[in-house]
Amino acid sequence: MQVLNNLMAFDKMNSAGFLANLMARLFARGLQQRIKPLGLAPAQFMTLLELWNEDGITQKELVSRLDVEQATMANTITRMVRDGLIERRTHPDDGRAQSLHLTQKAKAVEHDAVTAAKGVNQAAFRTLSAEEQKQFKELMRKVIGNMKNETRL
Amino acid sequence: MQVLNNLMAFDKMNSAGFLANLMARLFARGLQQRIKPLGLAPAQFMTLLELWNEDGITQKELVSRLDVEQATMANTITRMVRDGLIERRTHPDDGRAQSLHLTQKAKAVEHDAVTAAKGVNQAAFRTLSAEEQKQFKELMRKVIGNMKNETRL
DNA sequence: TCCATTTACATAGCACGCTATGTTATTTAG
DNA sequence: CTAAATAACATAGCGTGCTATGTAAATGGA
Repeated sequence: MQVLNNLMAFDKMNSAGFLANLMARLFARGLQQRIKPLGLAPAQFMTLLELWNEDGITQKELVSRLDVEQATMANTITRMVRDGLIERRTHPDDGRAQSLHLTQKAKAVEHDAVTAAKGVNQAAFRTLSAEEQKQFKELMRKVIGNMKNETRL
Repeated sequence: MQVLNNLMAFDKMNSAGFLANLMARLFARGLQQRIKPLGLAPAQFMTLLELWNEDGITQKELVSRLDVEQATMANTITRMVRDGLIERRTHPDDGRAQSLHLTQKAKAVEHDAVTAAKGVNQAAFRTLSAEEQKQFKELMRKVIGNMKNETRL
């Protein structure tokens, strides 16, 4: 009964942080497996979602929309250029900035990639009722809001 | 209204995968900030949780309990040895295995680290009712179960 | 007993997240 | 108009996750 050693001081299966980490890794794994045949990695897919929605936006815009650090986005963009998914063009109005444009290759995989991503979400939710699914996402948004404001406490 | 371009084909704030990833990153950030003063990184903390519960277990045991790949665990252990948190001892019954043992340094930070981790979970949940918290964790466990069995579909 | 298989761990190489810092172009103050 | 401040992006270095593969010890079957 060594499980009682510390009076159950920290049960990870009841820790939101542990569960969130494990869940996110499983989502990433599911997505990665499905889009790898398309030549995409998960962060590349998220970036493409924004560019499919609006081509030609800047790195700064992507940083804001995807909620990652600028350095993270810069590296992801470098890999996507390397893989022939996007190209950088110097911004007409600002010599510091660049506009990012989809290649034909990236445009071609949109439908399959989006279908794959929806499949992951469906697999994850397959035992949840419609009401539970809605509630779950609402709670995730609430938790995200709480942690984003954490600095202000 | 370019948001309507693709008939809202994929709204990331309504995508479980996107939300899970963002939430997990925020949890990791919160934990990292709180335990950095103790000389710990997030994965090191998770590993210590298991060793505080039962000292002297093997790498294989940690892999099973923390649900990460063996190679990931091996690297985390290497960093923890480097940082003076644990030491490897050759296993008495099996020359291939090693038992992992807490150092005094690791034992000394247990209370503060656990307190820090509980603080993160509390901050994340501060606007959720007790019932919502319980439900949220139950739903995460359900989703995790769904994705773990994904291969069998 | 001996060889093939399996098991426990290590290593290589990559994706992607972060902080910290550098570079260059734009903007703003005086 | 020039100097200082700011803004956009790049780079370095690291942690943590993964897959694929290597190595050495244990095990099992002939």
